[in-house]
Amino acid sequence: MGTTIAGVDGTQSIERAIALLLAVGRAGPEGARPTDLVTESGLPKPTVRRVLKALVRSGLLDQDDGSRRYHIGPEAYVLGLLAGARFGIHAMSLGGLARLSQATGDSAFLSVPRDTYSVCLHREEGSFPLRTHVLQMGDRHPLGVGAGSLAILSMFPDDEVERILEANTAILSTELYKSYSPKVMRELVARTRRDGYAFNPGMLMPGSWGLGVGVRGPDGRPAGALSIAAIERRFDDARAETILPFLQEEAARLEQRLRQPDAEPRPRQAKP
Amino acid sequence: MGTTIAGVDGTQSIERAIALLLAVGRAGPEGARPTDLVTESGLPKPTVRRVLKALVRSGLLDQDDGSRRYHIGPEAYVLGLLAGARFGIHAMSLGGLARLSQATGDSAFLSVPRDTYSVCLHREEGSFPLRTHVLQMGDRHPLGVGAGSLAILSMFPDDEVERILEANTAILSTELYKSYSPKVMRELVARTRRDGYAFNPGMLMPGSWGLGVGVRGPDGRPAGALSIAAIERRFDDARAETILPFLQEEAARLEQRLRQPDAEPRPRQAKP
DNA sequence: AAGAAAGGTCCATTTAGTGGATCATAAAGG
DNA sequence: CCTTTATGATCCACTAAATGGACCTTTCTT
Repeated sequence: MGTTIAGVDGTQSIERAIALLLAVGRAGPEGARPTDLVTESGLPKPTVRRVLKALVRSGLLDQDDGSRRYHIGPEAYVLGLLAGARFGIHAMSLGGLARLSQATGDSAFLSVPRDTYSVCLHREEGSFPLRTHVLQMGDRHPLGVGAGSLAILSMFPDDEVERILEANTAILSTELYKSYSPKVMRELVARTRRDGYAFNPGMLMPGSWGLGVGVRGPDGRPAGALSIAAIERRFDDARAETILPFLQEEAARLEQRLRQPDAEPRPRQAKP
Repeated sequence: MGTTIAGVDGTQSIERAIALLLAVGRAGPEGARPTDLVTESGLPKPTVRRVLKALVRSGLLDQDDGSRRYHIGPEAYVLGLLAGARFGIHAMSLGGLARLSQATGDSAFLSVPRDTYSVCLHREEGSFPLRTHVLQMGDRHPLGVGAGSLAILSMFPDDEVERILEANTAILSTELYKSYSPKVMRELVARTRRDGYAFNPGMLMPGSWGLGVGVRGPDGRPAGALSIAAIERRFDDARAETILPFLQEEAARLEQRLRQPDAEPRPRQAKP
């Protein structure tokens, strides 16, 4: 068995299965067609089908009888609900996000770190009619890309930042992230730390600007970030100065709430 | 390769992975220890470890550095969030569940069918201090077991009911479900259809009684059930008659809401 | 400090998973 | 209505991927 080259461990099929599962998730509510998944994964058709069938059997995916499209299944939904307990930050941030979008009229976001990425857990729509739709719930970008993501990256100690940037070199040299050279990224982190907030002047998508503030968990580690995004024209200096205090207040409040465990966890686990 | 005997298809490792993933989910917020998972799955240690490692790498699980316990990971959470779109019934039922538990003082539940089971998606706590904790979020029982579950089963046409009961024969002959012989189950279904509601006089757990009403989706298929559970002493005839109209009203209202699609789905999927 | 139990690793064996080839069915086109 | 084309579904001989018995390491227990 060629353990020496590439292949991480004896888990090829599992990794393929998970990749397909997440691909279906990313496809959104419309679901994913078998062919698209074949193309996207680069795997042979029978393999994809076999794996998807197993996922459907387990309930993690659903297959529409008519359209043959795959959707996320009930089992995945329940799993997410159960995970909710461990992601209290999401529930706890909802009030703050509502207040933020209310007060500013712009969309407000909660992002959390996941490995070397940041994931958008929530998007609270603002009232202003011209909106940026660059960041949607579930979207992920390498840490540092976007206001919230940059705010999170900047909370890590230097050695971790380097490790993260290194791990992301391949992805960051993609066309999509061309504005983010390692050098630029390090400057952004330095500036973010100095200012106490992250600023994204349309680096990912010209015209879509953002402002973010990091939130630490009770353990002092980066737990996430609150951010606000809007089109460029709404972001003059005066406005940024108006928004910032709100963001910082909500971030502080969220950090506070994370410190109080609250809610009784229910007992489980029994042995025969 | 022994395709002839048992083994469904070439997906052994994937099925093991999913089984372990769900096992960790079931373990709840405290997480699951490696040894417990080895015991529970009956698989050899190295196999369990290899699989779990792959799940952690993917982010579907987390492993606590200190305790070595496994927890549901952020990726699973996000997947659940994305699935939320397809489980609008959950969001749509929250108001009704709150009103139900408010009005009756008892705990109110939303259950949905999943294959031959019913899964509890939500538990809205009531105010009355003596409560039954037989049904928790995420819990699953064979269709027919419990008030909500029985209400769902009764909405299926006869041939499907038979198919479901047959598929569940093995599980239903377990000690836990000993009150539910196929004969009893068919009687329960008949009665539920006649009365228009499901009644569970402590059949699963003596003293824990329940009342359930089914909800159909826009396609006419069973979409779920609302139910109320309380300890036996709170369930005299008069009380049941008080509660029922509430349940039926909320079930009707939910059915109504399910008929209106609302909310614009966002566009996705692009090809090169 | 010895013993027990849980976590972690190694690697020869073989079965589970692979994927090229092929068939079936559903849309698109004449 | 009958091709053509695209997509979905299936078969099965081959072998690399996954397996798991044996063994090592760390962390509690006594």
